[in-house]
Amino acid sequence: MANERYNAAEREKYWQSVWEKGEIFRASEDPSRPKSYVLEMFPYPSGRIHMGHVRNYAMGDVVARYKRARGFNVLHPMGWDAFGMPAENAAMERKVHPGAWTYANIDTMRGQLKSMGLSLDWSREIATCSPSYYKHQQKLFLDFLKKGIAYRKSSKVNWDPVDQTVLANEQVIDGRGWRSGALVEQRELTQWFFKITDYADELLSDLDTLVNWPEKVRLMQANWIGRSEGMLVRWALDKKAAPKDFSELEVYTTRPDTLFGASFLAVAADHPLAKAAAERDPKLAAFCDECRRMGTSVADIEAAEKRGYDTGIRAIHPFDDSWELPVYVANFVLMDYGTGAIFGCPSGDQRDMDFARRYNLPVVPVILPPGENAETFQLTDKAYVDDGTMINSRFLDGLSTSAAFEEAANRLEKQSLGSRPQGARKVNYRLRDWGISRQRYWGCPIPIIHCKTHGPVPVPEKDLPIELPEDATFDKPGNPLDRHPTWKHVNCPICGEPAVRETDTMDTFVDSSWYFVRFTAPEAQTPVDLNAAHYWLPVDQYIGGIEHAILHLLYSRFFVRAMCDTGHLSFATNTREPFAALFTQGMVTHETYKSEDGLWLLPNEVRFEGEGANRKAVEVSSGRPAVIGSIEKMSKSKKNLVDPDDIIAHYGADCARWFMLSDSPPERDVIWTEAGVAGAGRFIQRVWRIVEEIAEAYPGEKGPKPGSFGPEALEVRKAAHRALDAVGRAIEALRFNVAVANIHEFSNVLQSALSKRGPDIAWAVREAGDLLIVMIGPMMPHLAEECWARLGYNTLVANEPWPAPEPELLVDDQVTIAVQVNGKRRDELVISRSAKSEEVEAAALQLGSVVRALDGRPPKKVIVVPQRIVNVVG
RNA sequence: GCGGACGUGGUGGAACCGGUAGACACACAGGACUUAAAAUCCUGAGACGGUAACGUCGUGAGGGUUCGAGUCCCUCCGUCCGCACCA
Repeated sequence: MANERYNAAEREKYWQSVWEKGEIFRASEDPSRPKSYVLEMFPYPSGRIHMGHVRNYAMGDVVARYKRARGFNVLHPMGWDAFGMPAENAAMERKVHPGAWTYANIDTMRGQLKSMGLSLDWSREIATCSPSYYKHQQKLFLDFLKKGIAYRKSSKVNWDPVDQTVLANEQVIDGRGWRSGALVEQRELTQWFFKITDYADELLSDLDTLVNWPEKVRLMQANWIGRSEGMLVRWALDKKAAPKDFSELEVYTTRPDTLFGASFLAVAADHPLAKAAAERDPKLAAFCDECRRMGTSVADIEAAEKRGYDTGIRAIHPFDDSWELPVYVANFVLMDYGTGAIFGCPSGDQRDMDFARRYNLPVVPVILPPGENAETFQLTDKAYVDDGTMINSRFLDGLSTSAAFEEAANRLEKQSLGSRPQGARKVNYRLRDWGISRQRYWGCPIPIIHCKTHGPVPVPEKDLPIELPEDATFDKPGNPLDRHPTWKHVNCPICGEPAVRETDTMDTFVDSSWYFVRFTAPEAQTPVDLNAAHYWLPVDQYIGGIEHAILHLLYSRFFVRAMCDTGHLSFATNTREPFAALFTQGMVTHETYKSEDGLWLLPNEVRFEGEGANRKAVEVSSGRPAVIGSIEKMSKSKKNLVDPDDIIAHYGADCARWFMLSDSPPERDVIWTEAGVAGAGRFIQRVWRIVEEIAEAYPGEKGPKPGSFGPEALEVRKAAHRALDAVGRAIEALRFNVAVANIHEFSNVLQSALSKRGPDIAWAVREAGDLLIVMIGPMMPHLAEECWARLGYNTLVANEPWPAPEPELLVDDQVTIAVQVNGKRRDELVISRSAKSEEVEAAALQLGSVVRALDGRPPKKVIVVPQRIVNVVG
């Protein structure tokens, strides 16, 4: 018996070169064939690929190769999300140009991806930092501007007063700048926005059409858009204390039904009323400053302790002239949502409750929960936010929550304050317009020229692309484009007078909002080639991390609609959705290790002693004990990283891919373990041994199919065809771990059959071997090619069709069904698949275990579920 | 704070539409082969009791619906993710 081990390192390179020479993954439009566009989220070129990429791209490649085998014309491209802050940080820290750094990273990572053996069409490679890409993005921006989809307005940013720079939320740590440590301030800047809110309704309602998206992502997006039906209510302000020119305060509420439970009004620190009041009250001004220092992150604001400041201003209740309520400035009211002002009903909202308890404001219950008694009902510190019956609410008493909403809304609409209705129904969205301005160098320049006379003027299209200057400096913080000596100085396209370029660049989410469109015709002279887009779009299967569930996916959904509305894109089918099916894969995690001194250690800096509960880690360099920490997402900061290059060099790409697909369900996190990889490596050798044995025992062609098969041969054939069926269905459902288990199970059967002899077995084993190779093809493509060649074929598995299983091999004549007595399993029964219910019942009642369990009693009832179960109720 | 998810043996997980819980794999134990080791092959195993046949318990906790619940409903506990300038 030949017993040479499969040499992955050598053979993988060989097969990659065969695929590359044959250009077999190169895609082109072919209207005569059904298409399948398979896409994984393109990577940020951070330096090296990580295990998360390996997992993501292994999954996408299985789908792409499987679809090819099922006869689809597959588009499977790859590119680089190449603009972003890390390049600029690298420039500052290491004095490398962001472009040089990025392109070097791309070269490294392209090489790493190629070593994975992915079935990619590399001829379509895109880098978003290339002028040939962002030129078209600038054109799209100009057309959005013409259409009113892009506009300018003032908005707040995190400002580091020491570094004189704008900070991202992630650069603000506990309210301080990450480099300078200075307290962060908020500044108003005029910035560019995309009018995503115009599409809010469509983006929300079309979620229903995305049936092949995870339910949770659709839910998250729906909540993010946050449509609510409420009212704008205008409250008169008591003239005595109100600042000049402020006679009323408009609030947005979704709960006009709880108006009689109101005990205060609150405005955001940036609300005009707050600013006006702060001018005459230094303490209030200080409080507002403090609120602003919390940063721009909603999470920070809402997690902070509820605090407020009584402005002394009093508002008059819309339903009772004699009822005055205090107006606070509060740190939990967001200027960006609604009108930046609320009325607080402590009994009906937990935040309001917390606030009321802190400042000793009245808490009046206005909604009686079902089943409670109005006399005895009491609230402690927990608000009741659900529906019920109105109490303590005068003319609303006794109404349901929804009827009270209607009644209060109708009255407010009829009532006047000044000469206008006091209330107006209003649909409000949590979704805000998308601010795309970034005060950074390494992004797509916004093609605008600011003229003293003509304001912001679009760059003429003939002047596109506006390219980034190469000779920018990165030795100090701030925007390198802004301080560049010459770049921004140009003449106004209208009047020819000296003017300045926009020095802000676009949010990198813009780059990734249409790259999948560009992939359909990466060389087109216009942003999109409509014919190519019609053929390939939408993406049939999109795969990426759950962390993109909201922003990237929502922005992309918006962006393609905006492209459609500016004539840049249209779909062949009746949809405006870019991604027909979405799959979000889990993260790759690993144990963490720390030295005695509390420093993080890389996995290869520790070795292990003992097993199970006695397993201990030892620091290799010093021999001192190390601490085994929790299992966490692989990250540089915790050093729990495994380098894909090391794994591929040691075990091969197929092994890394196989392990990534095994065990853990793809949507869940996977724990990377040495033992797991080693197990995958063993399976590869096992497949190779099986194939070697088959090739030696049954060389040459399979020959004609025997007229009949003995029981042993039949068993092999059944196992093979069932696996084929099950693996196909598992891959279709992206349940790769189940597909792997099915292949394991089948290979166990095949391996035991190798020791048996006979012409029918020979044929069945040859057939089973062929099928095994086809089945592992999408997951371990190199091994599959090697085995295919070993079995004597001179074709490529990559070009082989996925065979159809023989239906008669998928069903058994006999079925095993469980027999329960009173719901407890007592026995099982092997019976003909076609047995009638009465026969099954009779057979079950004769079983000794059933008779014993019934203890002589006659059965009260027998439930027979054909081919499944019998339950005897006694 | 708001929103979303997840929880099954020593471990990762499987279980179709409510129908035999623990497939498959890892780790482990015993055996075969070997001078030996590695590799490979065979066998075993949820927990508890029992020589065994078998019995009882068992899917984070508690309750409910049902002939039957890992699966459906309610309450609770724990873990994780997102929150708009990270990508």
